[in-house]
Amino acid sequence: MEFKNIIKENIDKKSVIPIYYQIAKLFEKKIFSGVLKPEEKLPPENKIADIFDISRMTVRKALSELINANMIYSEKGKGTFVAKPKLDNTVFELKNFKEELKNRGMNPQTKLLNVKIIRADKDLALKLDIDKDKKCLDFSSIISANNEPLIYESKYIVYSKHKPILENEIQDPSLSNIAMAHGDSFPIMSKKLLNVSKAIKKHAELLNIKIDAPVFVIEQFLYDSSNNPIGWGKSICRGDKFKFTSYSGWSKNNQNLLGE
Amino acid sequence: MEFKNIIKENIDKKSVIPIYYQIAKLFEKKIFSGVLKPEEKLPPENKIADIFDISRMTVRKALSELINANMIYSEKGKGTFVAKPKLDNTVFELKNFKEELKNRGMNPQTKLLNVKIIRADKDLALKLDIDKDKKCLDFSSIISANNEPLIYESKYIVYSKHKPILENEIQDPSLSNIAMAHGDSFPIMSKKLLNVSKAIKKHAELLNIKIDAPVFVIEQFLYDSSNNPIGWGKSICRGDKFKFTSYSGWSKNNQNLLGE
DNA sequence: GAGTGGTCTAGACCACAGT
DNA sequence: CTGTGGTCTAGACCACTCG
Repeated sequence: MEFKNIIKENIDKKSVIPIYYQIAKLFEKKIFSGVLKPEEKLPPENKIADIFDISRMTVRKALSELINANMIYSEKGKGTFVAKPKLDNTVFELKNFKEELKNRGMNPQTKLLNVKIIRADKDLALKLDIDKDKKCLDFSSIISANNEPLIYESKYIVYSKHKPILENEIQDPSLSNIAMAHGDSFPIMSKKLLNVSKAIKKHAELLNIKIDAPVFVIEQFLYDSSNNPIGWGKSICRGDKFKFTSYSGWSKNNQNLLGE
Repeated sequence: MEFKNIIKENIDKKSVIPIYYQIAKLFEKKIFSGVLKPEEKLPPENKIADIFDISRMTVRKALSELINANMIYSEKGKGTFVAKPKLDNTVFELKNFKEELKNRGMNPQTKLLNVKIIRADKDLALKLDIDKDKKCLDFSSIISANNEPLIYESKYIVYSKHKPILENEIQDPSLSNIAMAHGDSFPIMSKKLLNVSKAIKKHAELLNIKIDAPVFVIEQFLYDSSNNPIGWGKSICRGDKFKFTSYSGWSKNNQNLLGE
């Protein structure tokens, strides 16, 4: 009863904003503000449908949005409950480096050190699961921003298509772009490994840091649909310039767990 | 027409497995196997409903599963299309350390070095946004596996509830657990920062590594519903023992982008 | 205008929980 | 048993895209 009075007003059925979205936002707000607390039971779907005088399917659509956002969960035969924020399951997101830098108002630039066809040495042959001496494309580049070098990247793919190397590949030679343009098969899966290490002499010189300075090392493997490796890359990132940030749980500030 | 012949057989309307799930899995398989290629158009929802003789809403439920898995996308007025695997948007996942170690068949142990009530120094007061000399709880511990020290953790929360420290908190003193038991307010948001650094003398001794060896530094901030910091922690992880792995795109092996 | 996806309805039957 | 969420139907109207 009291539940009805609290929220009934806030729904506008004639609005261009979908009803299910209005309902979802309404519950989201109640959860953020603490009116609905973790483990608390929501009214049954039928009840909610009655309260707002809408169809139960619409209610379910609204609740499914909140379930996707991990804010509520439902148990068959029992009911729907407010979830506890998950604070220990952390996710560090790493988008395209250049995009990331642009978002921070910097002006990233890629300087190509090297584009050549090489013969795979033992190490590379192992990484790409190919025979030694097979032809590969070798891209090396430095990404800088504000005239400071930040990342040294070297990338290798098996060279099969004898296509010319295009201008835009040089501008932004991401491993998947190179592989799509010059490889045999289409990449569908990527594996990355994040490590720490100390800068060797070569990297220290290229990145303008001291030898033994701490660096992130990101290794990337690209696979095709047969699960064969088709590309391998290694990025050395200056440890003094990079950190990864991660948020989990419910963010009170940007209250947009639902797609705004 | 040919589309109809290819897939009609595979649906069992009387099965206990929901129809929408069967349909979703069917399209998933077609996409993985390459029968449906990126950017290719799926039949319209009405058409799919006709082919399988099911309701359009059921078709939409199936497609929404694939949309959530980022395997297809739809555009109003145009149609539904197979997505390109996103290979550059990487996500490093970091679950609870001890869980992670257990999953790898190791036997993680937490040794508590320290549990005491301290007065916040200038640095801690800044991190927790409190006055200097305010009472705080200080937890320090070493996580080891197979008799090797791996992580040194120190955690601080504002001390307000004068509750005794319980046995199970000592067993697994995660920052959020401590905060829930001993803090004023309920944590709803967590921020983590991942950095690289070099081991200082103290850490080198505790972790049995050389001074200046590369280490991961993970800083965690816990916030309550008013966005006030209520806990702060710092973990030093041996660089030679940790790496973060990340998969993106479509995995051919574990074909379970949909729930199992 | 015809085709498409987005939203919504008012029912229905089921399997599962707690009693 | 009743109450609950999970699935499904057969319609409907809308807004958008494209020819």
